[in-house]
Amino acid sequence: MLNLTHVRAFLAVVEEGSFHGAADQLGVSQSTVSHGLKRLEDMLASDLVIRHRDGCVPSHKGEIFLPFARSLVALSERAVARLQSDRIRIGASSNVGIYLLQPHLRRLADTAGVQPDLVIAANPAIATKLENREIDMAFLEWWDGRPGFEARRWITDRLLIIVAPDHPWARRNEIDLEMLLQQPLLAGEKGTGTGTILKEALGTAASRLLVSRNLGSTEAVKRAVAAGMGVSIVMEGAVRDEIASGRLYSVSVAGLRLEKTLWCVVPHDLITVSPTLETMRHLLEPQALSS
Amino acid sequence: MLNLTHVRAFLAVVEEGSFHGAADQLGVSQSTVSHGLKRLEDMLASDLVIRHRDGCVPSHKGEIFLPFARSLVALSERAVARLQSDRIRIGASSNVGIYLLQPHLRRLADTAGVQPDLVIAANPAIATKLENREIDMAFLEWWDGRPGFEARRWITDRLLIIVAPDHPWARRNEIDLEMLLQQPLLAGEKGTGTGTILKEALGTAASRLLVSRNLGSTEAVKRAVAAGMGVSIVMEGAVRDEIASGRLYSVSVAGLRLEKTLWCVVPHDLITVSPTLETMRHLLEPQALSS
DNA sequence: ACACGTTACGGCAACCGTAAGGATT
DNA sequence: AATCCTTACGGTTGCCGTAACGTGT
Repeated sequence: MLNLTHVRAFLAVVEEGSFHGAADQLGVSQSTVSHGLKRLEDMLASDLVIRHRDGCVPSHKGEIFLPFARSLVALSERAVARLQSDRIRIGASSNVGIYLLQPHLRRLADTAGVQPDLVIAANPAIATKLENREIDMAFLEWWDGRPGFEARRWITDRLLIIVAPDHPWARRNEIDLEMLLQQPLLAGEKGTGTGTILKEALGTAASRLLVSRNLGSTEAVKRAVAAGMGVSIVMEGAVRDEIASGRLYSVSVAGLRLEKTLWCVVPHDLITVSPTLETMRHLLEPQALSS
Repeated sequence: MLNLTHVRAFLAVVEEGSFHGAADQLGVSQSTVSHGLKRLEDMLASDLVIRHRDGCVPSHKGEIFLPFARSLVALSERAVARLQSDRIRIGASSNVGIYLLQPHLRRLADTAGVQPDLVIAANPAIATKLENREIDMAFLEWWDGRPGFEARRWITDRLLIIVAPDHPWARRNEIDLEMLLQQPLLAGEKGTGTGTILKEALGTAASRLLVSRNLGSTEAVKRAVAAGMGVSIVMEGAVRDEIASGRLYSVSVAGLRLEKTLWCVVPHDLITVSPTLETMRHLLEPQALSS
């Protein structure tokens, strides 16, 4: 079996580029690092670092081993951390975590007294964290149905076409599809499935959509649209306040209804763990929110 | 730092349900298992298994730790295995691995003398294996653009509508969309993106598609179609032989061209490792195949 | 009495730090 | 000579197996 202390020494040597630096980083003597690395190399029957006069670099095999080493150390640290704090950790894609999930978490705290940690990142990154058990459950805009997980429908939110108050469309309730196709669209975060929904809804016409640029986040998109830089399509929950206050206007396309189903995903091996199950049960409750 | 030998002992106890069984499984004495588990529990400051009269079960914290333990042991074993064999490991979704990749692997063996291991599984499962570094690169029908990976277009294959030789459509070159919409479709493996492509291409009409049943694999779909159980849509490469021999016929829908782009995906931290890079370079070569 | 896990004890290997030794520039 | 890694040596710790010891049935 590998010794994780030695693996850690290997990582430190690669990061620091020297045995001395690695020893300092780890707070051990330099010979300990040398020893540990040698043990590891013996165990693996492979030279892992090339000792050079001025600095060390991973060898060929070292480069192959490097990602494993990182994952092993990170995983073990996550494991102990996860056991120390018994807080549930919930992941959510940016839009969901920032705009949609908050009132539900509030309700969870009020009714069940549970206050989970919330991890917000891009949709695919959250899927990765779920796979690594960095989080216990995820609320996502898009899920690929990979095995080992249970995905349940959470809520369905409408997608709105938003424009600035001084945009010509702001005075209309409805536009037709052709107008939308001729207007450059500002895109937000990638990998959230909005593009797929548009393609499904528009069919062949989707290829004529003009995506002028990617802004990376919904908040940036909202500011850009408000500043008159174009129009965009976002989840209703993300612009409720702006529309209520008149900072943004929404318009519909005749005969087009866009909506996105959001998912709650839990690994199968955590679904039996009672606090996870309990939390999921609370958050999935169809009970209406006061907001 | 965690001791992987102890983690392994924990896993064995949980699997076997007893310390004795675990000791047998691991080929050590029973007290060693007891000791190791105690060390682990001390390290984690958590009781991991509940010692019962007739068998042991993981405690609450044990259940939380369990997936970490499995991942740690599996990852460490993969790491040593990966260093022992210097064979590249290529993953591919079923269709790609079975039908499309083979001639390219042949060419790779002939020109570069490289014979990689091939791992075939469902598309999302391959994505997971890639994330875990179980494979070095993947050829996929669908990729979600998650961070940390480089995805390059590999080839584009047409999607064909296939029917049995005695099907009424077999005598026609072309049908119209309405006919397709009224015909039940046999679906193959899930998560391969074919559904998404159909939705994009057909737009709102996609909702009228009749998917009669899921058969799980393309090979099953081909047999079912040949037996007259319905029609289906598959990648051209998967039915080239059957069409050439007349066991299946393909028809087109007027004005509809369906195709699927396949991807070659490599983790960023492996792309610099020379044999991986070399292999990818060879397989991505646009050079025409003799077949 | 039996089955099972725990604890005590001794041997052995692993680990660590100090310090001396080599190699390269 | 200076720098960096390796190796030798001794003390300490951790790990393992044998065997004795609780504890429930």
